[in-house]
This record gives sequence, structure tokens and C-alpha cells, in this order.
Amino acid sequence: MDSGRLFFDPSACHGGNMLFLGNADNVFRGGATMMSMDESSKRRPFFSSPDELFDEEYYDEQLPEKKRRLTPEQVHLLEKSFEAENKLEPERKTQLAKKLGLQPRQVAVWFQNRRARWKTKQLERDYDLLKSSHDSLLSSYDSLVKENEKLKSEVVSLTEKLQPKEVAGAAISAQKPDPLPGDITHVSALQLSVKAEDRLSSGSGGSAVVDEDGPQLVDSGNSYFPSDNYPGCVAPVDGVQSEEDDRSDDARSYFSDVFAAAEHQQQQEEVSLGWWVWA
DNA sequence: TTGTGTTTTATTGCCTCC
DNA sequence: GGAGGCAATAAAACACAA
Repeated sequence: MDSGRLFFDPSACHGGNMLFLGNADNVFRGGATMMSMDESSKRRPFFSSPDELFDEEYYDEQLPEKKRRLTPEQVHLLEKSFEAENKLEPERKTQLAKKLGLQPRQVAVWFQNRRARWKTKQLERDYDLLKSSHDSLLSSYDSLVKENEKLKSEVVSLTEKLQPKEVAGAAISAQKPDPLPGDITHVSALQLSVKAEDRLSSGSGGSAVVDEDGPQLVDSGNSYFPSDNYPGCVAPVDGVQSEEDDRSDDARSYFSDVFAAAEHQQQQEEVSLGWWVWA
């Protein structure tokens, strides 16, 4: 940027209470008026009374000046106006400028800067919101992983306990006629454990996202661990969903689904598409 | 008092819209 | 092509600690 810019035009300042800026850009893209050290020592106090601000004699004596801050009254009115509408139509700009004793250009500049400040704050708020959402999702994800590990080891130990019974049962069945097809008692413990483990370690187990490979198993509610036999042990899908329900936050719920799905289906386009659509 | 960080006011250049 | 908006930036004004 140009370091020798014009900040103040003494010859044109008497009309208002602020440094002259003109109504068009080209007005202050002209020459340069530099302020000496002596001149800067004549600086008026930051907050002057409105009477003082509009006193032409004051400016006759105090000139020339550089940049000057708006008074609290002026800022208050501008803030109120900004709250009502953060964009400035030409008519409103003129009215405000008249009311405040400012150049229309100054009002426009103030609104522009105010919009920039608002945008910055908004970005900060959005960032905080996303960060807290991310942190909470991360912690719930961690607890789900731990829960998963716990259930896996439970399955392993139960499988080990079932193995001897299976061997004995196989010896008995060898002396009996073939069972009816579909008889659940003849599903081997090994098959059960394998299925249960697949279920626990598969992505669909912890996700509400529809899994085309096994939606019937996941969403049917027919858990391999009947709640009668395992009080407190809820099917993975139900467990996840009830946890999300407690939070009653759509964004979090969505993220949980995406995280769970993404863990096991990172290659699938649907997941990433869903993510970007949301983003 | 002075150095340093933050906020406010203003400028510049580019872009979009009518 | 002019008006207005925005991002980037400069520089003054201000706050504050050492």
C-alpha cells in the first residue's frame, strides 16, 4: 500500500467534524499532506463533547489533524442503524451522515468495516461451535471403540465356554436322526461366535447408516444377544441411536453415523458424498 | 515512559451487478 | 462504465504491562 497517502485535507474540513474525505474515491487519491510533530501535539482529546465536535472554531485552532475516532454517540447511532440493517442504501447513508455530521463516505466506510468485524466474529463463533461438536463426537467415538473392544472380548470368552458343550452335542447327534431344517439348536457355537464377531466388528453394527450388505440383520432388532439373556447388553445399533437421542443434536447424530460408516466403508462413495453434501 | 499488542478509521485494488 | 461491496492493508488511536 501507499505509505504517503492523504489522511487529511485542512482546506476542506470546515464543513464537518471529521477529516475531509470527499464523496468519491478519486477525491482522496490525490496529493499528500504530511503532518509535522508539532501539529500532532495539538491533537484534541479522544472524546470531546458534541458541541465541541461541531464547533468550527475548534477546528480552525486545532488543524490540521490526522485520523479521528467517532464519538460514542455517533458510534451508538451507527450501531443501532447497523442492527436494523447491515447494508446501507444511498438514501439512508445520506440521512445518517447528516444526522451524525459526518461525510457520507465515512458512514459507508464505517458500515464496511463493521460488516468485516461482524464477519470475523461470526467465523469465530462458527469455529467454536464446530470445535466443540468435533470434540464431543471424538469422545463418544472413543467410548464406542472401548465398548466394542469390551464386547469382543466377552464374545471370545463366551465362545470358549461353549466349545466343550458343542463337542459333546456333536457326539450325541451322531446317534440321532437328522434334525428339522432351521432348528436353531443345531447352529453350532462356532457359527454363532463367528456371526457375532462379524457383527461386532462390522461397520454396520455401530452405524445407523443403511448397510446394503446386511440391513436385515442390523435393523431387524433380532440381536444375537437377546436382551433377556443379557440385560444391559443392547444391540449396537440401538445403543448408538439411544445415545444420540439423548443429545438431541442433529449435527452430532449425523457425524456419529458418518464416523461409524467411514471407519469401515471408507472406500464407498456414498459416505464421502454424504459428508461433502453436508459440508 | 516506552514498547507492544489491539482496535478503529481509512485507502487501494479488484470484482460483481445493473 | 459507474457504483458499491469486499479483502487486504496502512496508520492512527488506544490499552496495558514492565
